[in-house]
Amino acid sequence: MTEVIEPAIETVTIDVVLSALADPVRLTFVRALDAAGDWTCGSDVLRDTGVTIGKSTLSHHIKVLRDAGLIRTRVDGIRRLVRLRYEDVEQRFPGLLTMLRTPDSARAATETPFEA
Amino acid sequence: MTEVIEPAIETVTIDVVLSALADPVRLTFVRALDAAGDWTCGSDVLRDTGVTIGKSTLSHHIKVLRDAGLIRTRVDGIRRLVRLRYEDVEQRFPGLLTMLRTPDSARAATETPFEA
DNA sequence: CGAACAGTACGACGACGGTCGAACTTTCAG
DNA sequence: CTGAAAGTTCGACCGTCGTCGTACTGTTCG
Repeated sequence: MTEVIEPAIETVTIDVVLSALADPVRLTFVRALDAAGDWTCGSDVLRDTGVTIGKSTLSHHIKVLRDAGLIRTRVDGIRRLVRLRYEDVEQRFPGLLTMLRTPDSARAATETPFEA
Repeated sequence: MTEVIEPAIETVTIDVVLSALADPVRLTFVRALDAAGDWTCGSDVLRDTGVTIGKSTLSHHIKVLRDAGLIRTRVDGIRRLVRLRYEDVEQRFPGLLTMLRTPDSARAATETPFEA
């Protein structure tokens, strides 16, 4: 087996997606996966974000995101690679991924014009 | 005073919006407000949804939604009217409101002819 | 085979957040 | 001015969920 079960995109509800994305760690993770753009080792992606959590916790978050239809998991030998379900998510919830790419654009309005 | 302070739409982050919409009661409330389409008494809107919670809890939820930039509150004599910030939300997060209008379209896929 | 590694499954713990009730504020009606 | 009605604020309770550690599964390589 080289694939892990995931829900069909039509069966995914916005309720579940919102709950999945409400957690700051998962949101950071999704953004990192979005920036990565391709199959990546989940542990590596998380490490690059600076977030430090146990591997069991990471496994939990990945499962939540997968059950929410946001990511896909592929088995590659001894490790698992993850990837955003770009096309599926965009088809089911157009504009969602674009929203997530505007994380703190609010600072541009609240803070001073010149950055350090 | 006939208006209640609310954040400028540019200062609203998707993080806060996601947290606000992650709660089932608030999500139901937003959908009801969306269907209402105009200034409405919050208590009435909630009552019509069938959700029964205390008025202090409702007040709390309204505050969360208002701080998230999703709704606007107007004082009308002895009571407060609420309304979705359609234009602002659509401008800042295009497609978000449309997503919320697809609540359980998943049933169309799950309730297949060959159900257990 | 068996050791090492990557990830999952399972409880258990702790904090955040939704809920409520009571007291307080504000507004309108007599 | 007094009373009632609608909301807010505050404090407390408690269930949910994120977190961790340990044990377990499965895979690769000596």
